[in-house]
Amino acid sequence: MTKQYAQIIVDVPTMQTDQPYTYAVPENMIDSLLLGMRVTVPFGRRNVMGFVVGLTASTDLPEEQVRPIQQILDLTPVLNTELLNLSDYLASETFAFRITILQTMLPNVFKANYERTLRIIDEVDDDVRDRLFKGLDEIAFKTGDFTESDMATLLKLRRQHKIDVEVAVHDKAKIKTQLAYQFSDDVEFLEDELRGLRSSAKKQATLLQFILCHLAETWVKKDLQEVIDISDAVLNQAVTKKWIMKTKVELLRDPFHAEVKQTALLELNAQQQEAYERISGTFDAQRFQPFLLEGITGSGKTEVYLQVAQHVFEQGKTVLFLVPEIALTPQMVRRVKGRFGAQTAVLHSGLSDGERYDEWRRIERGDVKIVVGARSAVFAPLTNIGLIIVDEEHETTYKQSDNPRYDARNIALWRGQYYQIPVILGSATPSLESRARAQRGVYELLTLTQRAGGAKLPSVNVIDMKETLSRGPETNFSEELRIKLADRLAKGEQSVLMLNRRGFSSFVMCRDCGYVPCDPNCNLAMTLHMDTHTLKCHYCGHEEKIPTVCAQCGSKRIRYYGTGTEKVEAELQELFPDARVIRMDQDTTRKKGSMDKMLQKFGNHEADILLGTQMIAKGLDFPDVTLVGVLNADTSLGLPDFHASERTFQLLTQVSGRAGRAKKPGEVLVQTFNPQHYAITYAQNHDYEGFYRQEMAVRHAGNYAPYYYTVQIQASHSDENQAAIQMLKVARWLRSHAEKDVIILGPSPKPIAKMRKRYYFQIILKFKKRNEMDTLLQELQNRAQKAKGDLQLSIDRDPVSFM
DNA sequence: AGCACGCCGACT
DNA sequence: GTCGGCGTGCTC
Repeated sequence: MTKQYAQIIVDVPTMQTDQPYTYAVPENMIDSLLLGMRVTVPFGRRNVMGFVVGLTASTDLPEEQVRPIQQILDLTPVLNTELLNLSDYLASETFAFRITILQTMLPNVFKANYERTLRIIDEVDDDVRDRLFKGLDEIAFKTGDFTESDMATLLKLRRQHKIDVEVAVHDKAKIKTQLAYQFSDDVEFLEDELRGLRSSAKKQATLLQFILCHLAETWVKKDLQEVIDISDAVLNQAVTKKWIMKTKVELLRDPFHAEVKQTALLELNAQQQEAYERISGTFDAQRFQPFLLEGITGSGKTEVYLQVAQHVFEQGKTVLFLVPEIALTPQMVRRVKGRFGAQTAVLHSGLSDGERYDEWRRIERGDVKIVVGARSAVFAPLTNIGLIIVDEEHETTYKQSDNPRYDARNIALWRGQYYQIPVILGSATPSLESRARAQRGVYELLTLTQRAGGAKLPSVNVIDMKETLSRGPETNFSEELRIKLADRLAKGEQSVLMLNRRGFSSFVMCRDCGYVPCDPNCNLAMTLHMDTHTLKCHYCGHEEKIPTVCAQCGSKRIRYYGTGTEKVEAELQELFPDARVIRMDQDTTRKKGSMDKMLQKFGNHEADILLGTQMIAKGLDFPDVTLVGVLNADTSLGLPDFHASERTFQLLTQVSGRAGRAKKPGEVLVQTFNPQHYAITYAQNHDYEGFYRQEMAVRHAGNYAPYYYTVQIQASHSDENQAAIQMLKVARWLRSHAEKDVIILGPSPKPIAKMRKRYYFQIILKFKKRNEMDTLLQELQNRAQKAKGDLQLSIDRDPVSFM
């Protein structure tokens, strides 16, 4: 028997252990151990979980250094070669640990559960036995169960071999099983048994006859008892008589059984047809090619996706369909399920760990042909993929904002390349980066310029709020908007009002001294919540009562500033007491399914006005909406971020697209204090290409993406001075090691400098040559890891936010 | 992450 | 001398 060795990535997320370790495969495991399985291995003086990422016949290590694998945790690999390769790519792309990446790619249940047991093995003090062990000989414990001094005591006892600790690695992924019976296939035996039965044994005879008709089949107990009325006693007898054998079959919970009616294919217009043919042609040629599908709102991008998907299905391949956020796109999900029915798996954030695991199993077993999901669905264990779709590709939700900071768009492209298939990036307002790639011919550009069914784009009017406010009292509603709203109400048509709260909050301020109550942890202005009459910090969740007296000067003249949806709703009710308003924001849609319910209500005309934050800008399709009002277009322009104009343009275009989607023409009113800003004027003219050209010039002048790569290095420390000093060191080190053409900005305190009792600083790097910088950044991270203190450093490639 | 090892000051 | 504090380095 030849020896075998396995390369294992262990579940210890640190820089020093971020490498494969070599273990010996015990002889009895050689046949069953496969690449991509999880195992437990001894590591130091404990056991940890690990992933098999390589199998070899030899090792350079001396024999005595190699320890054997302890246990195999999976029956089949949880990761295939494709996903293992992907994890390599991601590790270098995101500066994250291999183990973190591997766990990110899998459902939560695959994370190991470490159960530790303390056991007394020698005489100990009564105090220890009574207090720490609650009078018992052994006790289960988790980190944090004991105080630091108790931990010290326990550690000491262990060194004296008076107590022992045992760590068991458990698997959270339990395959739910159901009791079933496997029938015998021995016809003669069964027939003998049937003949030998007493005439009174009617039930047994029924069962035997049934078995004879279904030889060697496996029946779930519940199903069996439904078909033939047999009691448990009879079944047990049958087991002892060896007619049948007890087994277990996997039970799959199905969270989505709601049946949907099949929806028919819609006819494509000439542009859609052209796009369809370009993409399906690429699929037929088995070639990797990204397509940028730039289609104005309402131009029927979805129908193109679905028909290409249909074509891909017919060739026996599967489809991966990414959307920005399932909760915000219920209409899209319904359409996909309507077309592809039970072969669809929907991965959304509302799933419990168990449900998510079940969906994952369904996909992995090949029961599913199309997977619809948000960011993390890009890791769906589909094989044989024939098409990947990234809808609303400009959305920032595709980028994960904490470690590992991966970008689902890039992963989609990676997987597309792996399978040599087309990847569709669709948007009405493509990200500048993608549009620029299309310009360079990296992506193939497909454009849809006509709305489906011949509907027209709405006319957009920009209202200068400076004038409105100079004429009258403070208000959120210009005269023009009031008139239009009244008009729609009179005609029985619907309106959508959006309050742009991006980077904006309503707060409380003292009229006499200007004091703003800030939360004690983050030092940020707290946001006013009128429903609970409290002030909340949106970053750490701190909550307190609205003060009636100024904490700084004692004045009672505390006043509300800014605008929350609640305040707008109140003003709206005052202006139009008879209007039925639905308010949609984070507070009213927190509950699962409440958003969908509200949208259905609006769709059924049970309300006249839908008032909401930017969550209403996406994907909603209501034919009777003829007026869209944007109450404050420019709050997103003031963000400390070079994407501010792009985000504003995208938001305005998206929300405008909600108006006039059917027969009736739509109208949009945009209230702003910056009516001349190009992001607003180009959005007004529905001119994406014009905006793209101007914004590219701005980016070029400022050395921003897509002309330069951007990397954000951020560090935090519990001590403000230390944070600043360490980051200055980092900056100095970078300046002396980087090429001359690398632009290094900072360090500077982050716009939100203090968060959760830590101080944040950032350095922004802008550069042209990626490979050289990657090497440098990798080294920076190594050094940071070794540095002492509680400095936390993270590297974010192409950050989507600088907040 | 854990855990051992080893160096140093404080103390029965 | 010995105990326990913490900094350093290793885990196939």
